[in-house]
Amino acid sequence: MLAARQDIKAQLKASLKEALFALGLAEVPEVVVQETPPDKGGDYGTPVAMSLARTLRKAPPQIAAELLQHIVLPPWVRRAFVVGGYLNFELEPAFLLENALAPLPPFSPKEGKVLLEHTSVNPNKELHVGHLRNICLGDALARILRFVGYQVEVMNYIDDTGRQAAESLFALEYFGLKSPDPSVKYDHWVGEAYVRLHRAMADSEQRAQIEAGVQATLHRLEAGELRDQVDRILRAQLLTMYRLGAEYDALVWESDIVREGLLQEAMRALEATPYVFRPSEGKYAGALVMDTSPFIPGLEDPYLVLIRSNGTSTYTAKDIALQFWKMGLLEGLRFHRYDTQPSGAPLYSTCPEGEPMPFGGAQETINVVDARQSHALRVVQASLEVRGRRDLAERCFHLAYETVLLEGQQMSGRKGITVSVDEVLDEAVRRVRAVIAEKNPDHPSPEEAAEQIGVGAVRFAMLKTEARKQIDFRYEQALSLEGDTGPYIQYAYARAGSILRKAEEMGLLGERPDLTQATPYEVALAKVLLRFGEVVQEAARARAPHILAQYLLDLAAAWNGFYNAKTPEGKPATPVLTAPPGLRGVRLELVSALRQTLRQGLGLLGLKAPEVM
RNA sequence: GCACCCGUAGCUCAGUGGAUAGAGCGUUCGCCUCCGGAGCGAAAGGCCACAGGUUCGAGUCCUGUCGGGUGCGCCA
Repeated sequence: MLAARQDIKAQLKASLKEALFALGLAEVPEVVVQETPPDKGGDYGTPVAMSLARTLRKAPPQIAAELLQHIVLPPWVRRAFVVGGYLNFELEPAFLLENALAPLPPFSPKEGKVLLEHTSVNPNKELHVGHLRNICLGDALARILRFVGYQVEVMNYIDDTGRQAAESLFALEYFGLKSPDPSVKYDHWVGEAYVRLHRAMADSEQRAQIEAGVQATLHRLEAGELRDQVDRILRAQLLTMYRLGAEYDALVWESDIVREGLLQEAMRALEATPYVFRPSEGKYAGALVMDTSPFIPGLEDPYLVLIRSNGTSTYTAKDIALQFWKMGLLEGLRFHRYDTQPSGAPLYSTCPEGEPMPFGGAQETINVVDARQSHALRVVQASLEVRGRRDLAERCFHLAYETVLLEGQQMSGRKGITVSVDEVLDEAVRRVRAVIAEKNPDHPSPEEAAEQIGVGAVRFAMLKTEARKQIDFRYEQALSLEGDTGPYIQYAYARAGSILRKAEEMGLLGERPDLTQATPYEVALAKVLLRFGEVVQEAARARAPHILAQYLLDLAAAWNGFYNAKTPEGKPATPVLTAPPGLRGVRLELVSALRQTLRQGLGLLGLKAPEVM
């Protein structure tokens, strides 16, 4: 059993702090330890001397030199030296390698539960590429948070009493569509009717009739009469979500929030506060409104309608009730087992005939919702403050992502200017299948690999960019298999696996590594590998999966660089299988550790790691 | 009008206040009698939108300006 990996930077920081203390500093500043640029010598370094120049009234190089005199370094530091104002450390290569080969110690479990909501697609139409980003972000973040020790509950909100669902269901009725086309996926089939209805609404004569029908359908939805019909659409949508690799713990239906009395209870609680009231005159006469001005300054009109003067509740009111439930201010939802997901994990759903289950009541919430809803979510957050729970308001996080353009154009679900997720995935897989047929005609399982790589390409394209940047979905870019892509990383993984399989056939796997033979090539790769733990923690802290995605590109590139390294004479510099015995052992273990890390990293982004491509 | 987000190479994007700003795509030139060329190496390509400020040090923090996106309904 190998010892667990040590945190090199943390240990260097600790040594530096001791040394600063020994210099007689009253206050020890924040110490930064970073990797050195390739041509500066050493492996890690610190600029801390520069930040002390003013307080100590000395030149940075002098401070660095004094630090060097006082510092007690771990035995694995071979050399420490001053460069300009920096103090750099050169590590024993054998130690760096040994550390990179050691397993990452497990993260300690975090207190409390995080409730993460994502997907929450209207159950009225097939998923389009705008939804893709939400699902990929939410699912990857859930995986990352779990990995670093959080207890995460993933929830998908089903807006079954919304106008969109009503329009779709009424469209079927309006156009007399009774038997679905068996060759068309059900959510697509319903979606066509929805788009057709919106075209019909352009006609003013039909519009009045349609509006009346939609209103009637809304009432039936609220009464729960059409649940089976919504359910059928939802189940078709779920197939797409599963295909993307997303899974959930619980579905929460909007109608259940209402039916189980959570909405009423939330409104009662709010009405008991001075910020929620019913004006008897003016613009909002007869409605129940919330004054958000103490919590959201600078609004022209800080009043938010919760219950309309006609007695119906707004979407935001239901959202507030949901948020109260998420954070344990309300209880009463009942659940039943709804589905078995592809991984085998059960999926639960709210349902009036169900049983109470320990969902909700989280200490922290994350809502993955597009940036256009920032104001709405700010209002929901304010409602917690209205309830006097500022502590809870501070622990709601809105993961706001910018919208996805389609080939430079704004999409529109109503007008049907979208590309469906199913279509994108099919096309991606088709392209990969063609590449496999060309490059690896003897592939043992081409269909499975094509699926993993095609879906991986799409997922990675959604994850590699920071969430708050608008992205333009372009087929050629999102489905590319070369460059900064998921398949690039998957390829690096498959290639590492291929070498290890050969090594096994040759009976080399048990070979003892001789760490003293490590060359700068191995050290360079080991250093990138060593960043993994820190990167995952940062991705979790910042709630930013792209940090991990970018790192995996770095890691795959470092591995490809190692793999292709040549001597000045143009000969392969880093053969694994034909290296001298002790060095071969080092390389085999390094490739094995690298492969393991790529697999883990891909898994955290929700990408599969194919053994053969 | 007010508020939030974004301006980094021709294009798409990385870049915890720290060393000479990095990738991919595209362009040009190389690399398979080495373990997978979905790969690698090299060249070219930058007033980090602009102007001030804070700091020993700013692409990164602050203020302003200009450009782009979005939000501010008894719609959802």
